[in-house]
Amino acid sequence: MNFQDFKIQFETDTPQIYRTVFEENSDLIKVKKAKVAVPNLEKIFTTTLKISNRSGFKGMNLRDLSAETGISLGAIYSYIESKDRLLSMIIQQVMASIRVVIGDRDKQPDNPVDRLFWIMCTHLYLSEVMQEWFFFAFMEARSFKTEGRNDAIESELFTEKLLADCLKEAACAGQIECVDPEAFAAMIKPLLQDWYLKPWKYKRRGVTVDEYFTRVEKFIRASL
Amino acid sequence: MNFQDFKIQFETDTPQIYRTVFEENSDLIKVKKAKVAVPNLEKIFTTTLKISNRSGFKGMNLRDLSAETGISLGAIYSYIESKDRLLSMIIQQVMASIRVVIGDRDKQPDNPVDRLFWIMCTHLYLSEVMQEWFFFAFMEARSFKTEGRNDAIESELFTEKLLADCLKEAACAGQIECVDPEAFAAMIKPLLQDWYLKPWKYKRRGVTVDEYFTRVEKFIRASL
DNA sequence: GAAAAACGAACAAACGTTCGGTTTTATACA
DNA sequence: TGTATAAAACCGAACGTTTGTTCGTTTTTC
Repeated sequence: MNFQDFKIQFETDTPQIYRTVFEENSDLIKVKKAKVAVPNLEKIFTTTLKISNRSGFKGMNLRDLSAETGISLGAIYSYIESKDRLLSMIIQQVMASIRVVIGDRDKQPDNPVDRLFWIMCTHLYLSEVMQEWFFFAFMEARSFKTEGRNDAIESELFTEKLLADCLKEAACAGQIECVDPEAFAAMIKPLLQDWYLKPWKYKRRGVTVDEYFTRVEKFIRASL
Repeated sequence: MNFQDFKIQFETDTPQIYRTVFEENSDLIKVKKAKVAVPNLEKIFTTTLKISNRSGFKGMNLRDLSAETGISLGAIYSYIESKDRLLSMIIQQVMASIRVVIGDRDKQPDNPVDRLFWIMCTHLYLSEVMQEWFFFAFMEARSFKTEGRNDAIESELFTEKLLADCLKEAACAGQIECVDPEAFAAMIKPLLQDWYLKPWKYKRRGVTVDEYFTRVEKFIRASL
């Protein structure tokens, strides 16, 4: 599978990420008609990501958000409960996407080595389609309160654990040599993160996701 | 050289990082006596890093800073020109430290492969002694204005270029095989960054800097 | 014409910053 | 050593601005 295929499938599988947001938060969203709410939620979320990733979530004020979305201050508050709640909605959405897309047992290959690279590849692809979301979650996770903070840490360790499990299984099966799977997995993670943390670097150099994955794959295989 | 040696040397070489801050900004610091100013600058900077790394620089207000340092609001303003200026002072200091410590030609080994690992090791050690500074710079660099923003990007690419040069030189000399030094260097960088971006992870697992360096070194050597 | 949605002026709290007064420190002379 | 005095440093109430949020009214939709 290449990125183009993934993107198409992702867009058909999740026809509207904002519809999910709308349905899951229908209790606190005052606007009841999906036809009206969903496009406005999209505006609010994408603009929040745009402004926040430039100057931080705390640095974004609701007047700027209002101006850039074209939705009045009052109207915004019929879509969100509070600014803080908007933050946690975004982060929760990212964590949910990771769990659903990367944790999908049905699509994971059985062979542990294949599964390892499938997870890496899928993680990269997902972080490419949702680059602004991933960047946001990484940068703003720390300003979470204690409860959500643990969720964020768990999420960071979730992928790492999946990777470590592949390595462990492959090592047991004698497919690879890996003395410390946990340590090895901890080195793969930052390589995946670099892709969505510094997109400007790879755009400037004209590197595509697929090329980046090939690089990382070669790099990892050499050490196995 | 191990971390303990580096730490001792660092602390004697730079007896007071805050003395440098004091001298370089003597024009805008209203307190004139070093004996008074330096300890207070230390309080202000370390506390700023502590609070900011918890809730972001924008999330820190000067009343909290005042309370945690024990210095009144008014007094703080005889040490800093403005809150924004405090931000740029910290980031500038980090970039200067990197240039001085890692860019030090006299200490760099001549052999390109040795130099490669010397840079990696020194970068790790420096980011360990100055963990909070490095974390802060990474997280807050984006909220810089256009001028400082370019500095931050250049700084990110500075270490990478040093690494790439080593690889290029070593490849020319036939010491290693490396088709794309730039790409390879770009993969080393995030491995170094992970150390100061997620210290909680490695502390929790009881991994020391020296152990971490050994891991990364092995990992890299396997791909050369 | 009634329900749904959008609006933006208005409010209170929080913020960065200033400033006039107070305390502390250093210096000079007895 | 003790005291007077000027300079240096500190203090925090007060100011103006910005911020998140609300609410009564207007506009749109069906």
